[in-house]
Amino acid sequence: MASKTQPRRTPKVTFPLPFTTVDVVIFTVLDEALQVLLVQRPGTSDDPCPGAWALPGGFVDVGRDRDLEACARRKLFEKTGVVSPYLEQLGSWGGAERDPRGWSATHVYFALIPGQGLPLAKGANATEVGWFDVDAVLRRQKLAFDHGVILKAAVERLRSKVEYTSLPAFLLDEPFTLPQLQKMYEVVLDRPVDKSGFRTRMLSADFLEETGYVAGDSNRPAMGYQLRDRSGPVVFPRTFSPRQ
Amino acid sequence: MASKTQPRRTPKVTFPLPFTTVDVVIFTVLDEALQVLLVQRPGTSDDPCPGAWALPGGFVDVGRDRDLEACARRKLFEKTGVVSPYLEQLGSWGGAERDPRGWSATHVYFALIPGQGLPLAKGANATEVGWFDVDAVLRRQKLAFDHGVILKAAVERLRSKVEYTSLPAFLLDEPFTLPQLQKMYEVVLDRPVDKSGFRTRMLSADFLEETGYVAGDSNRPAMGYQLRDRSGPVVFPRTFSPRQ
DNA sequence: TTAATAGTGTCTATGAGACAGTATCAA
DNA sequence: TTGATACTGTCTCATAGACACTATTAA
Repeated sequence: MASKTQPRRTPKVTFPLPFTTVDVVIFTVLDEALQVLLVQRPGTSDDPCPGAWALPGGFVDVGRDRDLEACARRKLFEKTGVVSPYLEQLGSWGGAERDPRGWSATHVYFALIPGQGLPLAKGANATEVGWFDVDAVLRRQKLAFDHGVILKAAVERLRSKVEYTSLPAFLLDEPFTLPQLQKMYEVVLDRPVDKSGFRTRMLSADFLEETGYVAGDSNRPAMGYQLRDRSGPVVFPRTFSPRQ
Repeated sequence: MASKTQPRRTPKVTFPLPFTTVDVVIFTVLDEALQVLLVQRPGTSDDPCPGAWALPGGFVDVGRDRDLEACARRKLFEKTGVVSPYLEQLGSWGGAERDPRGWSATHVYFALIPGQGLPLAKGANATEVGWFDVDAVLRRQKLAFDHGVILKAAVERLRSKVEYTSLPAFLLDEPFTLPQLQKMYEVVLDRPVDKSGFRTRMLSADFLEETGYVAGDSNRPAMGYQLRDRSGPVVFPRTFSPRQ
């Protein structure tokens, strides 16, 4: 359909175009808490929201990014060095008022990565970068642009999907143990989960492969598992829901 | 955050901007079949995909559309005259190759509207407009741009959400009866649903209000219902799933 | 009275949730 | 041997699914 011999931008377009950006909500679990990666915007420039913390992201580079997801992967790699995380489109936010520079629309992705000693990288346009406790940010922090709204939507999507999918497995390095996986569920859902029911649920969903016993977080070793298919989570037929 | 006194477009932006469009996947049920609204692209112009059928949509008008959803509502109203349907963001598709005019990103919404004698309106840029059987389109029709892929994603999202939400209620005019609602489920899911289980499920979810008996599709009148809250569907704790 | 559909009752199997118990490791 | 945690067994209860049944209307 596309003809590459044409110029990328036809000169007859005279109407104003919105800005197009991509932002990434990167989650991990550190110190038994759900954390999100934020970057600080430069404080001494004419950029909007100077000094404020923001989700990593920026303008689409029509020369480098072949599509939106590639753009998101690029931004994620630039900040974390992670190559193949769980990445899912969250939605898009666009309007006249969200960026003082003009009508803009951002395409937002959310990513899950294991929370280990990742070397975080400052970007050209970010003075600082770091992990922040999600609930603390939602409660107190005022983020740049409408990123507070976006983060809230991302957390809601994550918590809601964790109720009925195997998403938390993407927060762990392989191999992981069932108690470790259970801990991820409990951290994200912020409530205890029954061990027995959890185990039968996970094992009967048939998305895990045994990799042999590994030293877990206790004296007794536990069975290690890896994902049968890393392309996406498994959907359970029911939600986790404690009997009331 | 936005300062309205600044010019809408700062002149210092020198890098190329992608095109920004909004498309709407409008579903209804007609003749006991799930249908989607398509428009035909003009055949005698230098527009891309001349004569092909496409989802209704087009460029964001930064002067008229205050945000993406408003843009979607405008396009939906222009085609159908419907003011307040169920409208949900589906996702966005963007890349260098999807539109021959250059790098473009589209924000896609999907809408559910009752399938009655709606007067469809041709737009300025559409030679023809009409309802099409969804499965027939997915099987045979080749749509403009990547609209085939987008329609497939929309249908998957709809069918999947219908398994565990009250979405099909938005395909009916109020008041509707439980047998009518059940029919909507059966049409979208393309399988029969047990009457007794369906009734208890709907009534125990507590999202319906009785409006008194109405003449249904049979001799015996049935209780009419309306939605307690039209802002969104109710989520059931389990999916519909026939025992195997 | 009949046909047709609205609506109800009842049985059963599944499986989640709760929790107590057993197994296996390091120290 | 002890403590800690991995893992299993079992009981109960909610409820979905299946299907037969009754109720109420128009013709």
